[in-house]
Amino acid sequence: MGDTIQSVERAAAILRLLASGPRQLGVAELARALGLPKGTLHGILRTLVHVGFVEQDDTTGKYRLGATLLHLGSSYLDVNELRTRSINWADALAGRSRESAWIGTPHEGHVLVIHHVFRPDDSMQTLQVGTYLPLHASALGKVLLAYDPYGESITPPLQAHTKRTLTDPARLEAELAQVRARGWAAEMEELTEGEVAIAAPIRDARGLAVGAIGIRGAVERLAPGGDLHMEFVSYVRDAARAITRDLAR
Amino acid sequence: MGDTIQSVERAAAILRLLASGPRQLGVAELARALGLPKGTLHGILRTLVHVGFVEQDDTTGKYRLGATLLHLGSSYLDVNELRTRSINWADALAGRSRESAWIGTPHEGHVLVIHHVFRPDDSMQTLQVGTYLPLHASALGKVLLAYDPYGESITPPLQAHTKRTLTDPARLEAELAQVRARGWAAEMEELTEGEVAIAAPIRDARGLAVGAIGIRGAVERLAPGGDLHMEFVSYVRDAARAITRDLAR
DNA sequence: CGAATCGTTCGGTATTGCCGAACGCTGGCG
DNA sequence: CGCCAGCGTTCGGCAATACCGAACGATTCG
Repeated sequence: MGDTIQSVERAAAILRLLASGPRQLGVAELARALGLPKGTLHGILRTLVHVGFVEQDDTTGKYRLGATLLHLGSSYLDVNELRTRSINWADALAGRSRESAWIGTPHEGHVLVIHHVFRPDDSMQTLQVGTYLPLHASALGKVLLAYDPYGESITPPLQAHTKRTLTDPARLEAELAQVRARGWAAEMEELTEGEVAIAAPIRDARGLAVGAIGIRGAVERLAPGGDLHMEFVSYVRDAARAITRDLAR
Repeated sequence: MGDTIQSVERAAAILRLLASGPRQLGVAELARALGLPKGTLHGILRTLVHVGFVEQDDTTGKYRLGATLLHLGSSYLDVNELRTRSINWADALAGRSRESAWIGTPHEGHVLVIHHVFRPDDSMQTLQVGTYLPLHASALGKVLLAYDPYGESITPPLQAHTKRTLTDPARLEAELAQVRARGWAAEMEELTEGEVAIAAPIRDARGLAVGAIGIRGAVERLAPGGDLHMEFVSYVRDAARAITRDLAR
């Protein structure tokens, strides 16, 4: 772990800060947050504006993320092999289950959504590609936790999203053991009231869980009366196995 | 236009190169492309890997874009005010026209797609947010060109995407004059065979065209026999006017 | 109308990161 | 089977580089 280039790392820190909220930030705010002189930050910001990673508000002078980042981010999707290989299977999964299909990969203590197929015959859904889901309160996240070889990504306190969110580390660990035992995970209204999700692991050629695929939908369709319809579990596991097979080639 | 920080600018150049194609690039390739010593690039790359903007292939040692960029890019969508204010109107436009709705903004000689609503009751479409459309061969692009105050973004040669693409600058300029005269643009199979698009400008509080909104669909639905159904034009212009009004507040 | 805070400028300084040569390694060609 | 060309990586010396802090207008808020 040699040394890194100071200014590039600082530039990245600025971008992360700007991305952490929808608010625009000023030089002084950033200086306080990062503990750096205003002049230093201004130089980096000027460069970031020049390359299009950051834009400056004409009237207030405050800074926000730039459009170039949107294009770079979408380029990442083309590069990501897991996503490229999974797209067709995710489409098929959404078609068979008639629910929205999701693919996620672990990233910085969250599940990063790298693909999302809308539920067929239902409009007005917003795309979630690029957003984070919590590891402990999503089916995708439980799968990734359960099969994480380093197995210590769970850092309490666990945030409660609904009253059914698992916030007790011991109970979560027990559920992860169950996930490992049966090869899939469920999440019952633990992230959003009325929504249920199922997920299964995607493995690479070496057997490592590099991602997870699953579906998400209304509790009354996927688990009426609280009982998960096992046909949906089959759909998800089939898709996960198919992608795993695909990646092994 | 003072000076910028060398290493940050170089880091951005690396990211742009990595984003320019789905291929992974090695240190030597980047060194040749940028005309810099390998050692210098390695230092920057090490830093970019450290902050997650770049990932390194375990087996080949080559570099590709990192997942953090996907998250930063999607954060840009939250920050972008044009998009935030337009989402509801785009949904409504897609609903009324029963076609896919698009919002674009000018960026680096292209149209950057910042929002995309799928056609209702039709699945298996891939989301185009973050991708580029050509300025001269898309309805969104023609609108942006026509209302561009700097008016010199058209740089020949104009690439032909289909046999109906306008590649003659003079003919394009004539069409742009027509767009300015009537307030909306059409694109008839100039980008993809069998597809037609309509777009109208979105203006900010100062009257500047900051973006465009439009729809895109099969020629047999939008313009059977080559004649554009004017009701679709009304839908698009209504949506554009509504957003413009919204932005002025 | 003043005071506080904003984003920006600027020049001295020593810290920073650039450079080029050398390293071990891999893969392919003869 | 062994050579060579190319890869990604390491390293240390040098000086160019980018950091810093104080000062400057502009703007906002009380």
